[in-house]
Amino acid sequence: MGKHQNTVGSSTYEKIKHDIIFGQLVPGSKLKLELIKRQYEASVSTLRETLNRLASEGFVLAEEQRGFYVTEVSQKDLIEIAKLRVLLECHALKASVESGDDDWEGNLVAAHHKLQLMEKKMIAGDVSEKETWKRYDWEFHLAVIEACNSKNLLDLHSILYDKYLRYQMLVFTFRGYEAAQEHHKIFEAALSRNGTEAARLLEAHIINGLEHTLAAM
Amino acid sequence: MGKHQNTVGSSTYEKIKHDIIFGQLVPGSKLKLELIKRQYEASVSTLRETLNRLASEGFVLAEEQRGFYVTEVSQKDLIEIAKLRVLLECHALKASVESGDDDWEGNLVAAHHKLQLMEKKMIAGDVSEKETWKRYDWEFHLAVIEACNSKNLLDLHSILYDKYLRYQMLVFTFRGYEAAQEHHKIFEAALSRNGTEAARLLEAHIINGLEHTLAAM
DNA sequence: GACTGCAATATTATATGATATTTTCGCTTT
DNA sequence: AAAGCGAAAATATCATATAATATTGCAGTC
Repeated sequence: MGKHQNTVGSSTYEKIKHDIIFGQLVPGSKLKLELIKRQYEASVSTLRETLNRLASEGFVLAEEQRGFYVTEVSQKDLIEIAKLRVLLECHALKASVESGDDDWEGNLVAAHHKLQLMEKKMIAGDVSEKETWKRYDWEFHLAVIEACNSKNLLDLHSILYDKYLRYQMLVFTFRGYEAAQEHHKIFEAALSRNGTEAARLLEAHIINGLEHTLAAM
Repeated sequence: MGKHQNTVGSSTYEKIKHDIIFGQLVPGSKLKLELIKRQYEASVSTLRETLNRLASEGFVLAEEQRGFYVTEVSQKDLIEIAKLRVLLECHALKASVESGDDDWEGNLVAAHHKLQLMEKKMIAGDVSEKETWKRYDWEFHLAVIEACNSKNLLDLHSILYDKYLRYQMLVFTFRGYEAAQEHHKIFEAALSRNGTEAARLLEAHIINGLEHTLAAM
């Protein structure tokens, strides 16, 4: 197993990021060092490292001499993020579909299969594994574009996905059946190497999610 | 009284980022805390904050328990960055040209004018103000896309521009006359609200720069 | 004699609590 | 009200202690 032993820094990073994405830390709230020090059991300096990292990814706002705040949310911001995700993810998809090898196909089939199983459970009413479901969603979307051959693109996409996810978690209302169908169609188009069609479907998938979230905000 | 009342943190951030982009800190070299502590006159904690920020932007590689390194360069990485810059900057340009108002136009004219003056000097042989020239280049490219109406997009673009710039500085060979002409054409197309044409010219501009840099690597 | 494995040592990164600055906020004075 | 003045709170920075990694030296083996 590739379990790397965690430093205090990296584990508080994971925790705080998770708490921002999943709404435990509410948008706009101030992250007072003395307070979160207790909550996350780390020293001020370690926390500051973490918060600086999160700030340059955009999850935290760092105001010089004035402290740290959980980044605000807004409809405008969500729209920007969704549009960027469309731009980057569709671009990556087309490149990936063109150059993906057998490994890529195998991985994609596996990711789609796992996601599908979980979606069936969710549609049947079992919402107990929300976080696992979201992880499978992520793994599927990643598997589709993973062969795009650009680490820089994948890195940018990963952050955008998390920002988008934060909005989805914020308003959490289920769009399971439609989303599952869309995933399936994207999967089929990608596997049959129809990049243009897959990109069209992916764009619709993201925009549908956007509208669903906007409506619930 | 110091000239600038910045925090130690933000000024070391600026300095180290600058030294990476302009090649004073060589790609792949290790950033030993104790050593750079003297060089940048800051404490370990402050340095670690800075290096963590730079790591999440991609200028520094942070290896758990093993320290910090200046990010390596490679032709593959440069190609990825150039392609992403094309994708994002052209997209932003089209949006900007569509929705730019009189303020945007005024700013663009000013930025283009300043850049043009500096380019004339450079072409005439005066390379003393290399950094000012690059700043004007940045201000021009920013002015073109600034009305794209997406803070998220502008933020991503800013980092990509800096990464691209690093490669240009690495091999510094002058492409002044051609680049100046390309800038001028982009400017004209943008001002006459021909987004498609301006994007085409911008793409060519970036790809020409890429090939020029690749050839010199 | 070169190579491997292992322990002792040196070096480096990580984490912390203490100190110095800066901002915030309530109180007073005009 | 508005401006000025501290005291209290929060942030920024530092020096140092702790934990991990890298290096060195040495015995035992082929």
